[in-house]
Amino acid sequence: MMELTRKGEYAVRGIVYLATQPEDKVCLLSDIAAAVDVPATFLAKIFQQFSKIGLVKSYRGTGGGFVLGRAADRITLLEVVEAVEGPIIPNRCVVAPGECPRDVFCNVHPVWKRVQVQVRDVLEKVTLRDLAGL
Amino acid sequence: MMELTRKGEYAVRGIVYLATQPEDKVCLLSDIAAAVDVPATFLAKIFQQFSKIGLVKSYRGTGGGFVLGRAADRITLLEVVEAVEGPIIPNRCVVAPGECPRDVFCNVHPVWKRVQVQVRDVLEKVTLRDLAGL
DNA sequence: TCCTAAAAGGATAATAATAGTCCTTTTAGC
DNA sequence: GCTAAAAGGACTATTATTATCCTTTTAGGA
Repeated sequence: MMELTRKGEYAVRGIVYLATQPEDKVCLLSDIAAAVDVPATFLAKIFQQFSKIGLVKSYRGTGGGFVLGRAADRITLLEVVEAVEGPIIPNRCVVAPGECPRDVFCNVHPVWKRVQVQVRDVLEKVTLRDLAGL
Repeated sequence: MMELTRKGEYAVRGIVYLATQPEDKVCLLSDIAAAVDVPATFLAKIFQQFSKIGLVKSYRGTGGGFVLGRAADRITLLEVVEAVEGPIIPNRCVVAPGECPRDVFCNVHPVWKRVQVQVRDVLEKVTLRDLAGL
């Protein structure tokens, strides 16, 4: 339960690798993929998602590639994980009040909410700089 | 991410319902299923798992059914969830040192460990009595 | 301008997990 | 023995995950 998918695992590996590189170095997807041992085609999809929300910046064409979208210490693990896995929702109930018909009489509700808060809290406090180990 | 499956959701609903019933009342699976709105055949599998590890006691034949295996305040939500979903493992790395080849140089590792501890901690502090709302 | 490099996007396929059903067997009471 | 009820096994359907491949867009350089 609560397991990160491959996609999430790959996403973290890939962007952490980027964070270990010199700030202005434009990295090829193929190089990143090789370095972190992830299928390049799959990592491409992941980085596209990153790119859309500005976690990385991409450059096309010759000399193209990827750099971090912000300084490594301003990107949290929470952002990275949620970018590819979607929001952290231990239970559908948690989404929004009223979402779940059992809402009113469901005591389990607030427990999952606490889980959500705790998990987010842990992940939010970790930045790519921490993970890059520099 | 980190979403409880239907199975887990059903499991919680089913056993919480049991906890709301008088302690010595033997409940029919079919009644529980109807009460918590879960397919009876599916709930049957879930209660079999509960039964194996003593979370519930089952009686076969006429007059048979289920009762809690222990007092409601001595069954935690963690036990219930892990019974059907397996252990709470946010990342394979967390399982055991050496499981993951990236182990040594992986800074993400201890973060997932913290997530695991936090989640377990929340779920462990909630008992079926709390959830039954008595 | 044309060629090449590289990411973006779309479609599709393979595998695995989830969710659920159905049938037979065992156990127990009447 | 008949019936009630859980246990167990086998199977199916649906959905999510984990990819792969091909085409398109963008950019740089000869």
